Amino acid sequence: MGAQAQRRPTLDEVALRAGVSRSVASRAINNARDVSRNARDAVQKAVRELEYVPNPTAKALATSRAGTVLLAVSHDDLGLFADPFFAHVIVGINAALEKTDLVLMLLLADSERGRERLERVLRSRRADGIMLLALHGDDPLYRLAQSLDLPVVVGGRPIHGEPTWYVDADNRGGARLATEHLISAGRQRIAAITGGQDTHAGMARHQGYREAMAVAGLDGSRTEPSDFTELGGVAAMTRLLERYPDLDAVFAASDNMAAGAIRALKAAGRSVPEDVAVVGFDDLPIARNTVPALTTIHQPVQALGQEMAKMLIDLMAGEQPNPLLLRTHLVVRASAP
Amino acid sequence: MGAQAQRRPTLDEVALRAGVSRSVASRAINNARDVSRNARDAVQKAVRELEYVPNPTAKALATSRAGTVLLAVSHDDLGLFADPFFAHVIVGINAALEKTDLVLMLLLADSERGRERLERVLRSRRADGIMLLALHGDDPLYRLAQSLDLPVVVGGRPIHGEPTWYVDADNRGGARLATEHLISAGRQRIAAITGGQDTHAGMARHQGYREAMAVAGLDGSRTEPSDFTELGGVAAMTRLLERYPDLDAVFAASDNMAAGAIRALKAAGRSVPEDVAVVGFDDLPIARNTVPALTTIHQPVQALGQEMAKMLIDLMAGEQPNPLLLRTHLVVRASAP
DNA sequence: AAGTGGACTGGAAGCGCTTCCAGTATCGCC
DNA sequence: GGCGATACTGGAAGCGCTTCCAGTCCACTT
Repeated sequence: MGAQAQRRPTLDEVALRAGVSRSVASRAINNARDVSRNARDAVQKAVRELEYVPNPTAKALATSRAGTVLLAVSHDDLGLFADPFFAHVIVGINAALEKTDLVLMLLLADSERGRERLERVLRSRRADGIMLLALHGDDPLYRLAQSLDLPVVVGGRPIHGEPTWYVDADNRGGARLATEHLISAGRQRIAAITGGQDTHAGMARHQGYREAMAVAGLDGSRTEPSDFTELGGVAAMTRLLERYPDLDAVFAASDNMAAGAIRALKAAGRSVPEDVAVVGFDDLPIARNTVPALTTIHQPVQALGQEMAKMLIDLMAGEQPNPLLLRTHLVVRASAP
Repeated sequence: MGAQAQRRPTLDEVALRAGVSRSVASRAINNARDVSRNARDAVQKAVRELEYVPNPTAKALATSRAGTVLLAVSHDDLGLFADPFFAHVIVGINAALEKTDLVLMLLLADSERGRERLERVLRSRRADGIMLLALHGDDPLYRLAQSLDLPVVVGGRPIHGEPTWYVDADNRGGARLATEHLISAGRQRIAAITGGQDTHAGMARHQGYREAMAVAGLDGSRTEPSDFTELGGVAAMTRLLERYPDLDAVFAASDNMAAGAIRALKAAGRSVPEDVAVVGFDDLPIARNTVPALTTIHQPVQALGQEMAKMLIDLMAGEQPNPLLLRTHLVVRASAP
């Protein structure tokens, strides 16, 4: 460490040096009103000379605003956190926060213990606002945050009780897009592998598929439930082939499941996309690494994070922003040209 | 929000209700000494009844400890942050922090603006300790943290000036492992695609390769520099094939480059692993999705995060832990059986 | 010349907690 | 029974900042 533990200058010393009172110095620094041009200049000079940096803790105590926002991820399986999805969300959040003085706190809760800790952090008001990610069903966390009178923005939507403020990808629209792409390519017997129907995304993507099929007057009942994972995709595809050996296309509600489906199709001797076209959802890196590369629905994950943070900032400023649905788009690759 | 903004109970009220003075209440809550059994019980009861949660800001001000640690990622290309590497590190850090009262702050700095912000956060001592990730060369951040007299733990090692406290994977050992595997499989003309030689990992992996080759009495000069990316791997492999058309194996210093190398080899009509065996480094998810699946070196990324956090905690407690090198191991898949 | 409003100032009271320290019970011991 | 030692207690002084509020000062009106 080396350097002697030098005491940092306080506002008092700045004021002293600038020849003004502490309150003036404070106002000058937070550029509030009622500070003369002279005083402001003198304070700025003193700040520079002393290398003064305000003590955020003291400020927080005085204003009772922590100056932080919390990103909470509550999920039993943190392996899921490894999904690039989260990283992109965080990059987006970071970008939005960069324009402010807010600092991001991150809390992952996988265990009961972790959730208690999260609850304590919330209750202690270490953060002025909270962003919730990957809520399963009716996560108690949401209710807690609500009851604590803290601004909450949810990324994605929990299944029960639509939160007042959320940012989500347009899952239903994306699934329609995917299905319509298959239809317009002339496919007729289009099956779907659905994701966990205990998540909003799982349901919405299923619904989008059914809508597109209905609009085209096709049979939308060839569906097989699964769980968003690659292994789940393999199993679901295998079952689909047994039940509907004549299918000519599959919409999988996640890229991981789509990758699994491709593996199962190949194992069954079907060629992709000739015999069976496959479309996924998410546009994860894996979509470029399947063979053939995966046609999929891209969702703007980074924008999701950014909009979540923006919405939270608005909320903390007392505004009443509207929930946001982010547009998705089709990325055509080889698995469904 | 609904609920009226109820004022939270303060320590004073707890003390009043428990029939003790505030200082006793404080000591009871922080279970310090000089509190009678009776007093302690009464305080605990009052805490429960009032649902008292201490105000961390006030505590921080009084003790001048923020109760937080910062994870700072300073890198020009935040696309790199999407790498599951970071997510795993964070999961590890989170796990170590869960046992304490420390909260994690996350700051990504890609722009100059972001770096200034990071510097301000450090200077303001919003965090009691800092973990640095992905330092390129001699990041000024490290020096700053040092000069601020803040405990710093570096994940990975910057190229210049070994930091006092770091946790790193044993890159050199891993690269030796990889190369030795190829050698013991009977390969003779083993080339290497190296990663950025302005990073410690890039250099150490290069060195491990050379050592293994030297020990076996083989020519370790067939190397081609690259940049850790898949595209870089394609280009480097292409150049290698031009220069050494007879090579029979490649060690790529990252999985991404290895994936690129495989693509380039296939494009050149070489079969993997028959004509050319390939070994990567990192054991990222992509290693399972290449065709053939990639033999690679696994590094314990989650443990890396966990150990970083543990080391930082020790450091903040005034201890002097030792730098840590985490063992890597070989994962054999199809690309180099 | 006195009065009025506006622009600015600075003393002082907190924000909720920790912790020093002087003080008071309580105890064992000879 | 009196002594010091020990175990506890609670008042009070901060930690560094914001912000209210009672003033001061000045430039204008009428």
